[in-house]
Amino acid sequence: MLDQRLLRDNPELIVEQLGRRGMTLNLTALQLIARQERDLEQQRSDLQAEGNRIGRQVGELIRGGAAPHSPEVQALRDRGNTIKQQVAVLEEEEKSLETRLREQLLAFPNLPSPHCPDGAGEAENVERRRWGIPRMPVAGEPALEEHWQIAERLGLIDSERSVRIAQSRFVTLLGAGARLERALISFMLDQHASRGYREMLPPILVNSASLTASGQLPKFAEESFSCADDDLWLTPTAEVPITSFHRDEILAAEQLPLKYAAYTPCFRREAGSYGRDTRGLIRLHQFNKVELYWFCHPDESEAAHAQLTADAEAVLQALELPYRVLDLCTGDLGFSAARTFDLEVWLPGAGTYREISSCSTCGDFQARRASIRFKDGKKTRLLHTLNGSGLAVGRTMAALLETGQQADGSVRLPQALVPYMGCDRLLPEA
RNA sequence: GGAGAGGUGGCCGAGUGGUCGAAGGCGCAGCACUGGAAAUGCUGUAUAGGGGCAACUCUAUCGAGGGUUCGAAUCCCUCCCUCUCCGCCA
Repeated sequence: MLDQRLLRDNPELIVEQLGRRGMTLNLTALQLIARQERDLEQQRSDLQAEGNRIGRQVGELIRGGAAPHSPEVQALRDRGNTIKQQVAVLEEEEKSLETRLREQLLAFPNLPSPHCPDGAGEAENVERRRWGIPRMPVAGEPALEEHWQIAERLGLIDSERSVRIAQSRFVTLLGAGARLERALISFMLDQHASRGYREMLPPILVNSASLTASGQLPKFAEESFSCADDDLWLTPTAEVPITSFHRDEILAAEQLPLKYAAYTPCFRREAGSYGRDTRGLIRLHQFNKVELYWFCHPDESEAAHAQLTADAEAVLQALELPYRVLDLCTGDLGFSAARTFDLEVWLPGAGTYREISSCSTCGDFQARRASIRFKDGKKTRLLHTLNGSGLAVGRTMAALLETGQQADGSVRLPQALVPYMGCDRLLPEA
C-alpha cells in the first residue's frame, strides 16, 4: 500500500512513478477525499473533546453534591446528547471516506525502484548475467526430449489419473518422481538453512487479511482458490503466510534481518492461461515451492535483494543447472514488487529459458499493508520485505530431467542430490 | 461437538460506571552512587491519527463490532480467539 502522506504531500511522485508501470492516473478526486477526511476528523475530535469536558463537569457536580436532575446538570446532559448525535453523523461520513480512500490505495501497485529499468513489458526486461553452458542438441544424436516426455517414459508422473482425482493441471508423482520431489525439497531447505535461513512450515490455508497484507487481495482474488465458508484461501505462495507471520508486530532492530525458508504447496487458478504449458510440470494448479523471505532494515534492503537472489542462484549452481538473470522492467513488475530479478533456467528439451524463481524487494509496501515495524532507536518505522523462490520444485525437476537426459534413456542427476536420492541416475522402471 | 473459565501496556497483574491510557511488579533506557560492576535510588518507558517550528496539545484504542449512559476497561448484545474438562480424531 502507498503512504497516505505521499498522496497528500507529493501526489506528482505517485503519478510519475506509476506512470513508469504504464498507468495513467488522475489523483485529484482521491486527494479531495483525503483532504475531506482530514477535515472531518478535525471537526469530530474537537466535538469529542467538548463532550469529554462535559462528562467531567457532570461528574464533578454530582460528586460536589448537585442533584442528578437539577437544571444545571440536565442542561449539560442535553448538550452532551446533542454532541453525541453530531459526532455520530460525522463519524459515519468519515468512515465512508476512509473506506473509499483505503480501497483505492490498496488497489495501487508498488512504486518501482529507481534502479528498475523502464519498459512496457516482458520484451524489455534486461538480462544481467548468465551462468553455466546451456546444453544444445548435438547433430547426429537423437533430439532432446521435453521433461514431460522423459517423466512419462520413466513413470515419474501420471497426469491422466490426476484429472480423475482433481481436474486438469494437477499431477501425481510416482516412484522415483515422488522421491525426487521430496529430495529436492529437503536439499533446498538444507542448503538455505546452512546459509542462515530459519526453516518454517506454515499453514497453507490463509485468511483474507493475510492475502491483503502481501498484496494478492483485493485485486487478484480470481487467482486464488477459496474456501468461502470459512474466509480461508489456499495459499498461492508461501510469501503470504510468511508476511503475516509477523503481521501487526513491532520488532527490535537487533532482530533484523529475519530470514525464513519455507516449503509449501502453492495453489493458483492460472486463470487466462488456457492452452499454455498444458503438459508436464511447468504450469499447475498445485505445485511445491521453497520460498526465501527477508524482513530487514530499510537501509539494507538493496544489499539483501542481491543476497537473496544469490541464495536462490546457489541452488541452481549446486544442481548444475545453467540459468540467466533478468532485471524485470517496470512494465513486467509484479504488483507488490519495487524491483525483481527473475532467474530463468535453461530447458534443453524445450530449447528455452523458463522462469524458476522471482526475487523481489517490496520496500515498505507489504510492511505498510501488514503493519510490520521495528524500533529504530526511539522511532517506530516500517521495515522492508523481500521474497524469492528458492526454488519452484516442479520446474527444477523439469530442468533436471531435460538437462540430465542420456542417449540410453536414463537421466543423470547432479552429485549434490546423490545423498538425498541414494543414486546418481534415474532408470526406466523394469 | 458438549460443559465451564477467560481475553487489560514488551511481560505478569490490579481495576465492576466518573479526573483511568490505566495501580503495582518485572523487563528495558537514562541519570546518580561506584575504581568498575552488582545492589540501591531517581527519572523515563504503548500505538495510530490530527494541530504546532517546538515545548506541547487534541482524539481514538483495555480481543473485534454494536448498544445503554452526560460519562464505559467496568453494564448489555453479537462475533472472534485462548485455556480447562468431556467426546471424537491423524
